[in-house]
Amino acid sequence: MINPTRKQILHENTRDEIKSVAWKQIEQQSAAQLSLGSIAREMGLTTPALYRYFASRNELVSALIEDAHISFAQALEKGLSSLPLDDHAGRFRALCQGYRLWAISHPQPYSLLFGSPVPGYRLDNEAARAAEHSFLILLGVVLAAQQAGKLSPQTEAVSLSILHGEQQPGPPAMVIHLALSAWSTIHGITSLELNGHNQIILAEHANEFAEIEITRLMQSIGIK
Amino acid sequence: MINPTRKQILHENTRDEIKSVAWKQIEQQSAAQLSLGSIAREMGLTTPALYRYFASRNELVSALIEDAHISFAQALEKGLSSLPLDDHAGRFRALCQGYRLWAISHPQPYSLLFGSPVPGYRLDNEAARAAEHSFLILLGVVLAAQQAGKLSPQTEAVSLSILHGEQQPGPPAMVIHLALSAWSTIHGITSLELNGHNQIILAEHANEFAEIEITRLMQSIGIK
DNA sequence: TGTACATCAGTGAACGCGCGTTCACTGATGTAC
DNA sequence: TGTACATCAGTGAACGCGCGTTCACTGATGTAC
Repeated sequence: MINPTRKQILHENTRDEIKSVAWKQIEQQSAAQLSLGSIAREMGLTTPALYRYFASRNELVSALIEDAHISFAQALEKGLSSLPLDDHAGRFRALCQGYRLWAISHPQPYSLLFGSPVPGYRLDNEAARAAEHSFLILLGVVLAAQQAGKLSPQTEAVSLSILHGEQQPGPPAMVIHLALSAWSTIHGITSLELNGHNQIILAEHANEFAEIEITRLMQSIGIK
Repeated sequence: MINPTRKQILHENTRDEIKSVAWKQIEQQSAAQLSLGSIAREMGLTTPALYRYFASRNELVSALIEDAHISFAQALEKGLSSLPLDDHAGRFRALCQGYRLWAISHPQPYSLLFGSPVPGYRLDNEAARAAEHSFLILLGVVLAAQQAGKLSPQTEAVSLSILHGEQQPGPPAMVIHLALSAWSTIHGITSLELNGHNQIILAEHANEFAEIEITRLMQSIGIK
């Protein structure tokens, strides 16, 4: 890969095209229903041709999940980039909003990442590390706020201190706990919305609802 | 059905047995993978025999979802039954805990109800009404607290007043909003846990985490 | 510049699998006279 | 009490489908001499 030949580049391009066709189909249906046959058909190829690029369906799904994690993390970071580092509340809010917006505009990728596991698929190590990335972004924002003394949660969040022992390096347990709280909250709102479960109640007020809930969350973890 | 004959009773029993075998298999795998063949095999029948009891796979799934809704709602109500009607905070907490416990002990049924929709399945009206039931239980608890003046949310929850117009009968918009907040929150914690997404962080502290989060939620909606 | 060779993307046929569903049928059970 | 009939649970074979995967192959492309 240090000196990619012309053939290697072509190979990589086709690999990318397969993934992009796969995404196109996932957007419309669901990741569980993704089939190699329909991808090949759309590309004007026969199914076995795909085996030049992915050793199995599973490997393709792995690659897709990894890409989704990267795309998701990038979207979150982009939403933060325009905000000053000391605007902790603003950054936190932007993160929550960015999270929900990405999820809403990419419902199938989102449920691929955070929904029920795809049947028969097993997460490998590389994908697991990509999964952490988006959480680390959230963790970073909460940690920065805490270090600046801009965090005063209404509830004691000490349970996780047990988890890491007492003198563990890395973010304080409280910060981890609060970041996870935030994640849980946003995920709850988002996934109910994506699966249409709150639609009867909210109808077109989903945006307002999410906004208010983010405010409540911010009050609850006391970010300023 | 007013005067069920012996045959009709037997028919109903077999119907129940099919559903219970289906549940047994769903508990282990996933609802999307449920197959008529494996159900029949486990019952010592051939696949076409099931068509005496359900017109299609879809109808069976419908019946299962409906049953799950009923079972879920009953579990919630049972958790409330031992608590005095004026212990609003206690009832709310019990409801949240009951919600999470049912979900954890019935992971597949839970994701059948509140996860991604089963591919190819369309919710009918009867199932939709059963779905409302569990939410109405939550709504009832929040409403009772509000009427007793035991509710003082930290955030203004007025957006939904627009939804129902101004002089709409039924619970005030704020109550609906807060009930939905609670549902979102618990669902978020629960579904992250069920899909194993917070496992790396929480490990065996999931219970503690949930407990603290419920407390935070109660503080946030100000239930006393 | 031309020839021999290696590479490798893509094909087409086949395998084995499981799926939901249909259909004509058998045979036991319960009912009516 | 015994016979004729209707009911209906369950069978076994078949249909048509789509799936992932394998394999021997063709044929174009690029490389080495």
